[in-house]
Order: sequence, then structure tokens, then C-alpha cells
Amino acid sequence: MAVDRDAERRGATAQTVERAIAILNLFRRDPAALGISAIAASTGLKVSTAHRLVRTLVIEGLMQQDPETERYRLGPMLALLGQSALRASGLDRILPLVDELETTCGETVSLSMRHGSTVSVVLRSGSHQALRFEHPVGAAIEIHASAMGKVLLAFSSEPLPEAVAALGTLEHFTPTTITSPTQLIAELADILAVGVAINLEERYVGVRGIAAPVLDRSGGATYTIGIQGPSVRLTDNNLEQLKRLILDAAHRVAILLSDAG
Amino acid sequence: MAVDRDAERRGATAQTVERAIAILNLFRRDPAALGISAIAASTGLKVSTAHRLVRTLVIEGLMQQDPETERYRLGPMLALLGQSALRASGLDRILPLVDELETTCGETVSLSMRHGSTVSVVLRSGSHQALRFEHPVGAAIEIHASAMGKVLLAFSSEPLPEAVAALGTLEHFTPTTITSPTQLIAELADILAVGVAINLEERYVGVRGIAAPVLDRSGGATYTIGIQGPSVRLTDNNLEQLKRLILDAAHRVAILLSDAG
DNA sequence: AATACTATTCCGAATAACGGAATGCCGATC
DNA sequence: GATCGGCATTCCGTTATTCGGAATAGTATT
Repeated sequence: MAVDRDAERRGATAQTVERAIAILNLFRRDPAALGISAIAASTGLKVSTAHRLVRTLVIEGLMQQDPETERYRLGPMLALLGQSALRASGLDRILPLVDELETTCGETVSLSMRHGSTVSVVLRSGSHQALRFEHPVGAAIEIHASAMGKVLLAFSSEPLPEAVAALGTLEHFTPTTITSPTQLIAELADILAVGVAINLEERYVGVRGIAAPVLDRSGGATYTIGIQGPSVRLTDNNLEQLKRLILDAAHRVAILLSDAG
Repeated sequence: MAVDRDAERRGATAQTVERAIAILNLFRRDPAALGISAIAASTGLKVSTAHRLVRTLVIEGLMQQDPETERYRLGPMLALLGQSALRASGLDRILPLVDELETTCGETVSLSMRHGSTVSVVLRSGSHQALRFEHPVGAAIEIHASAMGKVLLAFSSEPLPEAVAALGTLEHFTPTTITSPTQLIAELADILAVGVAINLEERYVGVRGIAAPVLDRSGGATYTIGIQGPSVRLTDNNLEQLKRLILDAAHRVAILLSDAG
């Protein structure tokens, strides 16, 4: 029973692990400590279940409990694993390049990847250790309302109509947000042809963005590099110049990543 | 049936999550990519089980699969989570201090914590992004054969005899390795009194170390800060000088961590 | 061409996770 | 100062979920 909940139950995954990761992901956007019931509420889990998972994570050091407040937060072992992951995925070699691009163009530069129907910032300029808090960071940005997101959609392996359909309803954020699937498909086709995506205040009023794909050998893109800034600075003229800069940067990143994967 | 396997089955933990984390931990020491069967062999899991766990981790971005070799390695989402963890645990504010100490004393400095019966290096000087490969890094060092390990044992919350007994057999590495429980207890008592631990080639011939606890409000220590180097440079005289430096550093770290936990 | 090694999928058996409910601990409120 | 409300934590019977042996498929090696 329980009814085969997901009609599309492809390769089965480990539910327990998924839930544990969902808990960890709660802290991506906001590193503040949370209580068990808050964690349970945010993830939709029962408190007893959430508690057991968190306890395990604490024992392994991926989380830790503040002895005073009894609240939970991410732990040092995760920081350790993160360092290894940075090297393993070759991203540590990308950081200098991202910083360099920021210096050149004077705007925040970020390298992101897809996560579900959102885009997650993995690397951000001016933040080797401490991340800045301007604009959302490490947080999830709706994929259809972001230049980087549109790039990842356009250069994904699946056909555009399917990719867009899988997103479901396209949430509305600003007057310029693309909410029509057909319109989005058209824009993605355009991006695929030009190789660059632009975001004209589609997620936040007053914020523009431009992004290019980091192409892998097969012509797809798991990473994208993007620049965001206030519309007053990212004028139509400037965007033209940034287009060259970001294409060049994306190309160099691609080379770095493909060298010694 | 199954019989209550562990006589000491304290607060039950989520087995599946533990196993998934065990897989991730395989890559701490060595970021090289591994195949599924290698992962299964190293963790003692069946291939089918390991595969399901890894698949879940890949979907969540904590791991990734090299399209060429089909091998697995740590993924970018883990790097992202690691950055958040660094901030959440306040370790990002510690790094400059660790680097400063390295500059002062000219040896590698590291901040570590306990993990089971081993010590794990969480932060290491001269390695904001890229870690050096001298001596074991991010790897697990047997707790009884390390200055940092002995500090953590001495300043743990449980009584010394129990803490030592829980380690089981003390493995032998060099002529000076402490393998006798009673001898270890005596040394720990001494460390508790003096506030500093010294390692005289107990793990590697030719390598000495010195470490101090990062004390929390309750007088215990979850972190320890240590210096390692060749015996030819860490002479008895030098160790005396380093003792002051490291005690001072540990104190300052404690203050930083307790401020805005 | 055959062998040996990979990664990946399948499915019945049974274990380990689930979750409702009980406990115990503080701190606020009446 | 006693009662209530909210918190983290634990317990335990039920059942969904994981487990793992075996089958499949694909690739390198002899």
C-alpha cells in the first residue's frame, strides 16, 4: 500500500540518506542553529525521526549540538569533507580564476550548479573562507528566474520541452519573470544558440545577471559561471562587454576542470 | 535472531546514514576516485548496498561520477556544505590564527578533533584551499600515538581509565609508541596537569609533536591545536619555547570560538 | 573469441527505520 | 509556587524500507 507515491519511481534511492541530506541542506542558506522541532517542521519529518538522524550526524561530526541552547548546527567534520571535496572536484583551482574575473569586471562572480529545480552557488568571488551575504548565497535560486539557471537548462542533456515540463509551474517573482513554458523554451533555444544567458530583473527587481556554460566534452554543462549586479551598473552596453569576459572565463574554467578531473 | 549484537547498544543510530558517511569518509585521506567495488570492499558493504547509497549521494551532489572512468569521487555540493559548516562552527575565524602561528614558529600547525579512536585534522596552516601533502592530512591518526590525540583523551569528559579502556588494544608503531594502558593513563594524568602534550616519535620515526587543548567553558576540549615537525628541528629546547606559543594560541582560539558560537 | 573484471538492476526476505505516544526538563505564566 | 506549554529525548510495536544474493550488461584483458 502506501500507494506507489511517485508515479516516476526510477532507480530507487536510499530514503534515509535522502532525509539526512535534506536536514544538512537546511543549513546551506542560513548557518544559524536550529532546534529539533524546527528541523522536523522544515523537512516535514516527525520529530522522533529527525532526532535519530541528527543524532547520527552529530556522532559522525557532520553536525554538532550547542551545549547551551541545545540547538543543532553544521559540524567540523563537514568542513573537513568539504575541503577534500573542493580538491576532488577540482574546484580549488577555479577559485583564483573567479576572483580574477571579479577584479576585472567589478561585480560579484559565482560558479553554480543545478540542484533539483534550483541553482546553487558553489563558488563565489571574494569569499575563500567567509562568504558574503549580499544577494542569496549558497542558497537555492529558482532555475527559471536566473541567468545561470537558464544556461543549465539550455545545456542540459534532455530535450528542452521535457526539461521545462519537468519544472512544473513557473513561479512568478517580478513583472519580467518568464512564467510561460513555451516562452521559456524559446528563450532556452536562443541561449543554446548564442551561448550566453541574460537575466533582466526576472528574480529581483533591480538585479540583472549574465551567465555562460562551463562546457564538458560532450557539449553539456553541469557548471555555469555568472555575474550579477544592479541594473544601474549592468547596462545594455556593459552586458555586451561582460559577454566576452564571461565566455572567456567559462572556457578557461572548462579547460581547468577537464585537465585533471 | 540477530541477537543484540552490540552489548553496548546505547542510543540507537541510523545505520543507513552511518554507512553513507563511512563511504564519504573513505575520501577524506585520499581524494582519488574509487570504483563501486573498491568502495564496497573498503567499507565492508555489499556492492549492491554500496551502489544504492552512492547513487543517492550522487543525486544529491555530495558525490559525482566521472563519466569516463565510471569511478566516484566527492562532489561539489559537499564543498558547498563545507563552506557553510566552516562558518557555522566558527572555524573560518580560526584559520588566520593558525597561519599566524605557523609563520611564528616555522612549522606546520593544525587544529584537530576526535573521531572515534582517531584524530582528524580539520584545519591546517598554509592550506586555505589546497592542502599540503606532507604528513597525513585530513586523515585519521591513531589517538594514542599523537600529541593532539593524547590531549583530547586527557581533556575528554570521561574518566581516564575508562577513556583508555574504550580504545582497546593500543597498536604499536615505533619503539616509543605507548602500548601499555596503565602507562598511557599515567601520561594522560600528567598532560591534564601540565596542559600540554608532547609526542616523541610515537607514530613516525623522526617526527615529534606538541599540542594543547582548546578548552571550552566546562573545562573539556573538543578541539586541539598542535605543531608537528622533524625531531631535528623540534629539539628539547625548542619544545620549551613552542609550549608557550601553543598555549597562547590555544587560549586565543578558545576565546574566538566561545564568542559567537 | 573467451575470460574476468567492472557497474548496474531486480526482487523476495527480514532487518532496520518509522512515528505515535510517553517521559523528563526548563522557563513562562497564572 | 504550582500549572501550563514547549522543548529535546526515549521507547517500542508495526511496517515500510533496506538488504544482499543473483542475474544482466557492458568493457577491458588475455
